[in-house]
Amino acid sequence: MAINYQSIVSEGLSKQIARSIRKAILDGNLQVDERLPTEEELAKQFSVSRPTVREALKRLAAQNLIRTQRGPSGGTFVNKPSFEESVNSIYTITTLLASIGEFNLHEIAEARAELECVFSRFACANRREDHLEAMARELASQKTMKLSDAEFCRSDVRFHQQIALATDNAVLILVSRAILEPLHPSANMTAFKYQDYSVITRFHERLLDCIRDRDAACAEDVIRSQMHYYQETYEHALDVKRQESAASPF
Amino acid sequence: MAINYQSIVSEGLSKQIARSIRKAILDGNLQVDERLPTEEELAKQFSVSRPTVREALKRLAAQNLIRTQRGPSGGTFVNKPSFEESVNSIYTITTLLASIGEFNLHEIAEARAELECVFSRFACANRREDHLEAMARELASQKTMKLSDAEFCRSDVRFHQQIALATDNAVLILVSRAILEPLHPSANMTAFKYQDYSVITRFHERLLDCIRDRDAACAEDVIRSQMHYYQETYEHALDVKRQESAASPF
DNA sequence: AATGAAATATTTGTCTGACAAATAGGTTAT
DNA sequence: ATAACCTATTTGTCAGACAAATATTTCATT
Repeated sequence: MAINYQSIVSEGLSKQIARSIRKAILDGNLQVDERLPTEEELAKQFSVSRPTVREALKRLAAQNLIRTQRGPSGGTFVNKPSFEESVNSIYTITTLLASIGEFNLHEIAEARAELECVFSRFACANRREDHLEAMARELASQKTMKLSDAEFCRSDVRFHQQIALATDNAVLILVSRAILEPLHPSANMTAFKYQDYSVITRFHERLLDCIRDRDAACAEDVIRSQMHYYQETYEHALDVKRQESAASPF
Repeated sequence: MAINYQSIVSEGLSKQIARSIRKAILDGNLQVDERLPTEEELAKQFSVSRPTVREALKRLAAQNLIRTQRGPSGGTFVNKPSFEESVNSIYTITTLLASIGEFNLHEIAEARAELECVFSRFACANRREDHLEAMARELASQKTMKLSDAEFCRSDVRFHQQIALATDNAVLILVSRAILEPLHPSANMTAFKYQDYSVITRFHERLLDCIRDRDAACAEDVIRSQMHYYQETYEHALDVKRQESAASPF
């Protein structure tokens, strides 16, 4: 029996067209800010109707590959990828993965511990005054102000973000902001009840001093201690959860 | 003067609807595999036409948030995020960022050196026999077979991917496959002419031995040497490029 | 009664044609 | 010369229709 008559044409026209245009962009056949043909012309070229072309374009717009503008001299243009937009997209994907439990707390803590050590080493080498100032600001608000759990967590995230920025390395910044950051909340949500903010603030204080002094070894020590503390609170939280579910199985 | 009369309603209906449904999914108001109302019902609920609803749905489909199926008992369903799909999406984004020169070679090499060290430490601790076998297979093909530049590069990528897999840590695997991997080609494209594959293969050989023996310190040494070698070839390639452009400015 | 084929209903996929809205450029009147 | 208006172009939205896929039901045959 001959199978696969036409290699599954049933992929949806709009999807095929989206793939075709995406390939053209990714292969560089379409330059940044280059204008695509009008929707009507595209429809004619692909021998489909305008709504179908539009669905294809909306797919690409959802990935920030194109933008559209109305009016004469309007049309569809190839987007220049922006770092911020990209961070956002990846952040969303990572958040989604975390929400379905793709990562367990142990993995997260372990990975964070090692990666943040790397960040802190780079930060010691490349930090500038403005990084130190930003970190000091967060630290001050953590120390003196009475922050809510959510506020403290956000300030915590910003503090660590500054360390990533201080590495002055775009790859590491991407890893930190797009992969590691979205994992904080899901981890903290489990354990925030058992965390002592004054302990964490003390870690931040010591860490800032190390980075200011460009003492990478010391920074690494502090990070490991902090992550160890996190891991303890996670395990404590999990223990409590286990006991609760054992006590009341329904 | 009062400004911002209606906070820019001109965001496009389909975009607003997409945002609304996306929020419902991300907030967990819609469970995985849950079926959304039919397109007609959605159109009625949002008071728009069906094509507009469809454009919104295509936006979400482009982000793998939903899938559609025809027929009765068909409809639009919330997708379970898959690790593989997510890796792919992030890979594409990173590739795009690299293509516009968001990362320079120095950054890439530096970040890779440190992160791969972390990977190799975890790999030493957690590697299984199947990881070693897969790495040995790649090594064998690199040693004995006459591979083209592109083939060697792919085998190189697979070798390092196995190290990431051997970490047995989903966060690290994500970082390696979705962020670091797409940076290999753009880096190698510049320098492959000046790389000696037998040197690289020798690095792989030593690395595999270290990981087999669970000797993390040794693995780290090898990685640093290898990345140092890469960095040298990059700089050589850049030097040549500079000289060329100086010799013929047009 | 069991099985298989045909009819049916439902839902997404696509098409056609139209109008609305934004916007750049040209035209006209002051 | 300037300001207001008109016009053309392009995306955004709408309405209604038919095509295609597919699960369910019905009916005929064995």
